[in-house]
Amino acid sequence: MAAPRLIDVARHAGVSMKTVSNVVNGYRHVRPDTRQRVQSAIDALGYRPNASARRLATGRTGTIAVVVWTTDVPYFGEIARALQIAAQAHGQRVVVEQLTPRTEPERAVLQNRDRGLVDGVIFHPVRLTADDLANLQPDFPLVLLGEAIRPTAIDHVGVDNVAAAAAMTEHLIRGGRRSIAFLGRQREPMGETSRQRLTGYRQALAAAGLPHDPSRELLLDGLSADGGYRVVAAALAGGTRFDALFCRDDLLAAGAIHALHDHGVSIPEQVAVAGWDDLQISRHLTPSLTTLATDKAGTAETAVELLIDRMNGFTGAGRHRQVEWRVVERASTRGP
Amino acid sequence: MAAPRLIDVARHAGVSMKTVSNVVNGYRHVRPDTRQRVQSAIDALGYRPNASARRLATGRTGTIAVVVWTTDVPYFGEIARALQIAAQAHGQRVVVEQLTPRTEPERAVLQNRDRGLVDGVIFHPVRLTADDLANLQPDFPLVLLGEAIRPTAIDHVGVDNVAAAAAMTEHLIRGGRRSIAFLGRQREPMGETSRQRLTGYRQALAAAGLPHDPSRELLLDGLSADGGYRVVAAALAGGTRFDALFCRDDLLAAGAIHALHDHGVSIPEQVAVAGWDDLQISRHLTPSLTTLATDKAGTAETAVELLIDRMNGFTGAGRHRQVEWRVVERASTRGP
DNA sequence: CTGAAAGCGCTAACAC
DNA sequence: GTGTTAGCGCTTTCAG
Repeated sequence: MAAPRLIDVARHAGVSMKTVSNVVNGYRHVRPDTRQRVQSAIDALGYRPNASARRLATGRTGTIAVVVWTTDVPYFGEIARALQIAAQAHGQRVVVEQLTPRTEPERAVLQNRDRGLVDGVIFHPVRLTADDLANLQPDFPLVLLGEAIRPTAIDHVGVDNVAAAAAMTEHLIRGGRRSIAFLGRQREPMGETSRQRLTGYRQALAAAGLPHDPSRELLLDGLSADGGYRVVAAALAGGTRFDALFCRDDLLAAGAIHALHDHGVSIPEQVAVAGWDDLQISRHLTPSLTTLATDKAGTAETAVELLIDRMNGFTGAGRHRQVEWRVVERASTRGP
Repeated sequence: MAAPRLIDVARHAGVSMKTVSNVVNGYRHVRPDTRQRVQSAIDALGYRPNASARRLATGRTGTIAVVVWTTDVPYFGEIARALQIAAQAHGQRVVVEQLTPRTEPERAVLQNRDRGLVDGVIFHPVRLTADDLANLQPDFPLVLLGEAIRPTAIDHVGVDNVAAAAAMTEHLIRGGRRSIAFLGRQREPMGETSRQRLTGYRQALAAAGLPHDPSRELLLDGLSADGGYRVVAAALAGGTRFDALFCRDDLLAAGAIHALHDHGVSIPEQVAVAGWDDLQISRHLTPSLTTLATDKAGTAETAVELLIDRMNGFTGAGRHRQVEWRVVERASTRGP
């Protein structure tokens, strides 16, 4: 049997569709006994509103799409949760979408997007280049997360990666480290995240008068703990020397720690290790991981606020918000 | 200006709505030049179909909802990714929904669900009780993941938790461990996951003639690494003795390892540690974590197949599929 | 191969 | 307070 409709409920209760609609939507001015009668009909028939019809009629969905690369990277899982909580405070539902593996470029996520599915999109790109961003002309509310290029027309929330990466590098230098490696270079075209963190790392080295040694800029082999393990294991086997390792993110750091352990390198005595993201798991690694913590809750709240402005019709220029960050010092970088 | 509609494209191209619809939906029998003209109009106007209208007209969405507790628990992030990949092979899109923190019970997720939003739901409950399941009468395609009670009318994919937990406990016993603790008891009403794994643990102890010591069944304080740390730290401080610790899942195990380290307990020499889920991070913990690996890809594929049967109108009794599991032995349980 | 018209289920004016 | 009715943008018979 077909799902009951509004009109079925109306007939069952002996009222009009409008009245049922009023009850379903919690409209205040309905006589108590009428409301009661309608509610009984709803329960009796097992009526549930059809979201597509409602959306088509109202033009709104009450839903925000959060688009991430993949939820099996913990950082994306954590930011997606933060966004859901932030959106909920504004009465918005969140659905998380993941990029299709090995098919379309990230650009397509924004260009081939059906209308009417969500009211707005919060997107955390991973490989979007400056060119992609410049050509982006979304005709729906959109907020970007992460390391977008600043002078773009689209709203964006992120941290000052260059400054933060420099601060972490300085932290390592203050700890007495002199040959600091960076795990996070990428083949060109390098993503903005890697580029900016690498820039901050180089700036801090230069400011401290430390030599720039390209062999200590380790080339990534995937954004995963496994990839971190492989690269660091290969570097150690290849004779690369360093007394500190600054990793582009905590997942890579976890793999790096594993590789260092396997090669009998003690942390932090012989090599200090630092990461980025402050994942929930990071404090429980051995040793507990020093990391650059960005304000995820703040990022989420800011992104949702900017998006809701747009959903409410704001059409000004792209706004760029920086959120807080700090170096969280743990055992992996204590004393040389 | 308002978003262009199908009819706008039709007028622009000098054809009817039907023809534009044919082009948009890749219908084969359209004359090449007509198709070309329509496509030009689509590009010129920047037309994108309205998903709500299409869904209302067709009654289908091409979308599956994956409902999990929260994406910031890595297990859920990993299974959500596996489900997306499996669904994609069937031409279905996946949206991930998270439970609203601290409000409605899980039951509400299934009962208060709007129609027309998705074609089917794959739900991994965490706290659903046997009673909840018995009373569940969803009128939409639904597949449950995890440790649902077997004799339910709803399709379900999981592993044989009792057998698997017993196998892991036997693995620890074979390694020479005699006082094996279990981290994962819960206050009543205990979730099915904890209950079944605890049962398997007890059965294996009994089968090996080892005494049952309730003080070694550690009560959970949240399903997080932090919670695992707190419980194990308190147990050690309280004088609980054990030479192996079987954790309900890898996240708890990560916290447990951290607590053991902090208390100067060596792993695996003094205490062997085992987990469950085989998270991507688990092999990179120190020591590398022995874990019960369930077949996530297989779970995802099976769940999607069952769901698609239902979406295609299958109305038979609830089907229950068991997927493969195995003990993955790593350094955390090697030699006493 | 293309056009015309009737819905899909709901909301929102506008009457009453 | 409650009923009537005209769309929301698209698909889908059914003609032609």
